This record gives sequence, structure tokens and C-alpha cells, in this order.
Amino acid sequence: MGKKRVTIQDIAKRTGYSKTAVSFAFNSPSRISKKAVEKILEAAKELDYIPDPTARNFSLGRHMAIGFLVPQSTAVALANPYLVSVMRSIAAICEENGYMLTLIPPLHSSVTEAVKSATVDGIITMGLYMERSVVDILRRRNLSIVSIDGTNDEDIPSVSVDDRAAAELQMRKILEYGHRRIAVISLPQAAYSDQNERRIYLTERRMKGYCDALSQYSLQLSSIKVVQCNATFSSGYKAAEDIISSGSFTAIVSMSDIVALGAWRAIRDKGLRVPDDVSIIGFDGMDDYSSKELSTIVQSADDKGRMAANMLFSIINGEDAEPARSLCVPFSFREGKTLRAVLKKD
Amino acid sequence: MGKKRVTIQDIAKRTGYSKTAVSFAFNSPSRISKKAVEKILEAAKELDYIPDPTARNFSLGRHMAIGFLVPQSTAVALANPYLVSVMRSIAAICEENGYMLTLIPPLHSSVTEAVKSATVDGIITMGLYMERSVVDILRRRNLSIVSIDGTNDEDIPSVSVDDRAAAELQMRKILEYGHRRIAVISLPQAAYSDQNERRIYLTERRMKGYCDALSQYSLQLSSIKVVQCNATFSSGYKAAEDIISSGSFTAIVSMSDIVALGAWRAIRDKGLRVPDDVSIIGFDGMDDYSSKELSTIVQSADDKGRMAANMLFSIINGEDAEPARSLCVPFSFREGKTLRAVLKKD
DNA sequence: CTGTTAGCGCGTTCAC
DNA sequence: GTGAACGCGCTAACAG
Repeated sequence: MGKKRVTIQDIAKRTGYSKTAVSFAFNSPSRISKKAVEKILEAAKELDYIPDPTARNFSLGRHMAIGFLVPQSTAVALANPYLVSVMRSIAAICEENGYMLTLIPPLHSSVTEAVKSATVDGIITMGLYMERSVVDILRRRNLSIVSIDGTNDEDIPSVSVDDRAAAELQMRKILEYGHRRIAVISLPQAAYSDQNERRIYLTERRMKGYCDALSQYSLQLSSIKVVQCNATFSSGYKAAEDIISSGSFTAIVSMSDIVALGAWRAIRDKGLRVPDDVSIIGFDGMDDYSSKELSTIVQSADDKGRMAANMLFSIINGEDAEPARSLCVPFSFREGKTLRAVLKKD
Repeated sequence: MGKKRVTIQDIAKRTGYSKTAVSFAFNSPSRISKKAVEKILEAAKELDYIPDPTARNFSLGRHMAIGFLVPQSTAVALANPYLVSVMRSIAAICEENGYMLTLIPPLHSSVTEAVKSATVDGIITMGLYMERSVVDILRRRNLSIVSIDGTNDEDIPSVSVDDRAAAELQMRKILEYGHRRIAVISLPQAAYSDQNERRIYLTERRMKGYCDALSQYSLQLSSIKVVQCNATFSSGYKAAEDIISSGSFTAIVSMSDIVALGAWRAIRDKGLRVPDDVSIIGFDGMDDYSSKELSTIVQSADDKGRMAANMLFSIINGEDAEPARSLCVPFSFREGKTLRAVLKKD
């Protein structure tokens, strides 16, 4: 169905000019006479000619799109509002640059497959443990990458927060409030990581921060309960149910706000009160409407996205001399309403 | 920097086979001898050969990506959690089909420009008034499209809710509760609409529903206040501030949940109580954690996204005989906690 | 300055 | 198993 696409040839024939002239009319009008440009554009309009973007990109060796590579299925990834916020600010920078943003989930459960076939000019990852095989493909394909909250790998430009210090602050707040029966809700380990590599992933960096805080109080990590879950509300809900049913804790420390919110709900549903019975502290500081009352560690999603995108574009446009930079976003503590000093009773 | 890309030629030379053989080794291994396949794949591995996806797509005339076309800048669009939910379920279906999802915002403020240059195999729009010029480009480019919450255009496959009836129900609830001093927060009119066209946009369909409900109570649309804002929390907040300062209303009817939530916050910040002083009813029924208490009209984001994506894929894969279908998602009323009968005092 | 000719990019596929 | 054409727009090199 539908007649064949109108090509540059058709316009050339129709006007009596060459393909080259037609191409110039669109891309460098100054290269040919005004009259020629007019005639060509007119014919193009008459025949409804649109230069095929695929052919064009192929010719020019670019796509005008950058990829947002997420480590899990998009259904999980987009369930995290913090990630969406970061993506939003990335998309905004893309728009400024006339680029589109393509979501790249693992293809057939494989990040490598996805990266092999993605038609983009560069990639921003978030929360991805960059295994060597992925980096290799990027290199082969000459694709630039910027990593957000990724591995602390020196040869990959990255944007992140000082996870260890931020986590230390987070745990210290809880300890300062007198809590000792503490549960931590961690995030998934690098699902696709290669055991041979010794780069350190976000969860480990934060765990280190927890240890540091605990040791200031002469406590061990082993004295607290650690569970792990996806960065979604419902996972946080379930995680908190687990925690509640496995003992009596006075504080929950979550590596993610959305998880903390899920936990909060679960606690309320169990008939417990926050912060009277259980204190909660999150991590992210979503600028979100619903989470203003959550005590948390704030790191700007907007800054992260913007910095990463700008960095990527300056690499793509060759404006960047240094091969790899690591930028750090500041963090801060937000008091919120989900923290309370533990009652001295034991 | 970086050596030239390894191409299919290099593998051909290296192995002594032809380009054709190499191509077959990757795409139809059964087409050549097992031995040949082995040798070729081995050489490919040694040389780190990855078939260039751009060239491949160009050759095959496809992209393995579909586009999500939003009428506003992504920074605005992604600020609406309901839209993100829809996108999430679209992305999930894409993944199942091995496709990626590309976000298409207006390029240089032009939807037409964006649609001209998007390298995708099909498009799903949401809340977009489909002007003729856009439809024309899609046709020229042979791009299939499915519209969510779009214009009621018969020749475009679409998924939506019965907006008129849903809005009527929404307004009727408010009226049943005795409210008469009512403010409506509407959504942006079709920013890119062509005045000559007579297709009806979502806001108008809903407005019709409001009229119908009002007339059952012998009221006119002119008797209520109508303001308009973007589908974001902060816009909703501002809209409610306007409403509050412009008179005394007992109920706010919003065309979007996120807007309703913003309004709710604004009302609280003004020292008024919900629902004691002001009732609020939203529209969307976000499955979201934070909005369970909002009284609203529920329409499943997941269904919308899934149905639209499945429809698009069946069109792309040529499984769809009928040229255009319009699917309807059911809606329902959720009581919530933001409605209260108005006190008889006047 | 205006316009053309002749490839090029890279993988796919028809016809032998 | 192969040679050659093909898709479509871009552009270096060249001629008037």
C-alpha cells in the first residue's frame, strides 16, 4: 500500500537539476543560485519530499539521538521517580541540542545486546555497573558514554555523589537519634557484574559509609539487618513487611526514597506509627510533591542529569580535551518528619 | 583517535569468504556451511566486528525503535506521573518485541520538524492534537501511528476513555455532594492546533461532559470558574492559588490528578482544609503511592499504554487488516478522601 | 559562482 | 557459495 517514497532523485528529475543541487538546496542553500533553491524547494513541496532521515543519518554517520541505558527492564526503572527526574533533565538538555532521547533497556535481558544495536550517538547510564564487555563494545562502536551513579571507574566520565560520605551522614543521623535496632534496605547488586572485576558499585560504597558511621559508635555492620530490593514503591513495601516480621526495629535506613515511601506505607498498614514507633530515613531527596515529609539525604536529580548530559555533549562535539572527568554533586540532610529520638527504655 | 571501524569487508578478506557469506553467517547461518559459519564468527570475534546497526537498519528499512511523541517539551511531559506510567507500559511492550522507545518532543518547538527527522518505525502520541500537517508527514514517511487521548479522528487508530462520560460523572459527583461554587482546572488547549480543523480535543470533550452534568442541575458552564494549566504539580499549585484568591469556592474539579495534588497542597498551604473547606476531585487515578487518598476518576494507565503499543505493533507487523480502530478504556469513580458534602448555609 | 559527475558508507539480497 | 546491484543522501573533485 502507498506509493513509493519520493527520493532526492525524483526532485532532481522534476527540476532538471542534479541530486547534488537538490542536496545543496536543503543543506547549503548558499552553495547554489537563489533561483535554483527556489525551484527545488518548490518541487519538493509539490511532491511532498522529505529527505529520509535514515539515509541522511547513515550518510552523516550520526543519529541525533542519545541513549539512556538502564540496567533493568524499563518497567522497573521508570517506576523510580528519582530516575525519571534525572531522565527529565537529561531530556531537557537533549532538546536544547536538537537531540532525541532513546530509552535503552537490556535487550533480551542483555545489556551488551542492547548496546550493540542501539542507534545513538552517545549514552548516559544510570546505576549501571559497567562491565568490561559493555565498555569494549562502546569503544568498538566509538560511542561516548557518561555514567551516573555508576562504578568508580577512572576511565569513564561520571557524575555522582560522594556515596560513602552521604551514606555515613545518613546513618549517623539515625545513630545520633539513639537508634540501635536498625534495618537497612539496600538496592540490587550489580545484576550484570563480572565477578572478576574489582570496581566498586554504588551499594558497596554506601555500605562502606554505613560501616564508618557505625564504627564511630563502636558498632558493627553485622549488628544490623540488611535486606535488598528494587527501587520501587512496592518493593519497598514488601521489604518493610519482611523487616517488621523478622524482629523489632526502631529505624529503617533506605538507599532510595521511593523504597522508603513504600516502607512507610507498609509500616502504617501494620498499625505502627512513623516516627513514633519506627523512624525512616531515605536517600535521593526527590523534589517530588509527595515526599517532602520524608527525612532523607538530598542529591539534586536535576543537577545530575544536566551535568551528565552537558558532559556527554561536550565530548560528542569534541569540545572536551580531557578524556574522562568525574563530577561530584553535593548532598545534604533534610530533616523531614520521619525521624524521632528513640525512647530510652532498655 | 581510534582505528577505523571493522566492517563486513574486513571479515570477508580475513576469512577468504565473500561479504554475502559473512552476512549470512550472522543472519541466516543455515544458508551456508557450518564450517564457514564457524570460521566467520571466529574471525569476527578476533577482529571485534559488530555489524553497524545504522547501516543495517538502513539496509533493512527499519529501526527497531518506536517513538513516543509528546506535545510539549519533555521537561513538562515527564513531570506528569500519569504520562510516565503510560510510557512505562509502552516501554514494557516495546521490550517484549525487542524494540527501543525514543522520546520525541517538539524539535525547535515544532512537532512537524520532530516527526520529519525521527528515526523510528512507528509512533505513539499522547494528548496530542493531531494536526493535518503532522498526519501528512507520517503518511509520506509511511509511519504508523496510534494516538492516546488524542483527537477523535476516525482515520487514526486510538486508545482513550470516553472523556465526555467520564467528565460528566466527575462533575456529577461534585454536584451530588451539593457543591455549587465550583472551579474547574482544565488542561492546555491544543498548542499546535490548526483553527480550520474541526476535530475535537480532549479538553473540549471533557468540558462537554461538565456541561451535561451541570445542565442536569439546571446550571450553566458560565456559572463556574475555569482556569487552565499544564499537567504538573507546580502548575496545579499556582492554578489553585489563583482560584482561591479570586473568590470563595467549595469544590475544585481537575482534569488531571497531578494538578489536583498540586491544588491540594496549595489549599493546605493557605490554611484551608480538604475536604472540610474545599473538596477536590481529580482525573486519572494514578496507581501511584501518594495519590490513593485523592477522590478521582480512574482510568488505567497500564491498559492505555499496553493497548496502544500492542495495536501499533500489530499494524507494523501487518497483522492488522482494519485500517483504524478506536479502543476505549473503562473508567470508574474512586471515592477517596477529598470529597465532602457542602454544608447547607446559604 | 553555479552546477555536475562519480563515488562513498555498509550491510542485505537477488540471481546465477 | 559468490558477484553485483541496491537503498538514499552526502560530498570531494572538477568543469564551465
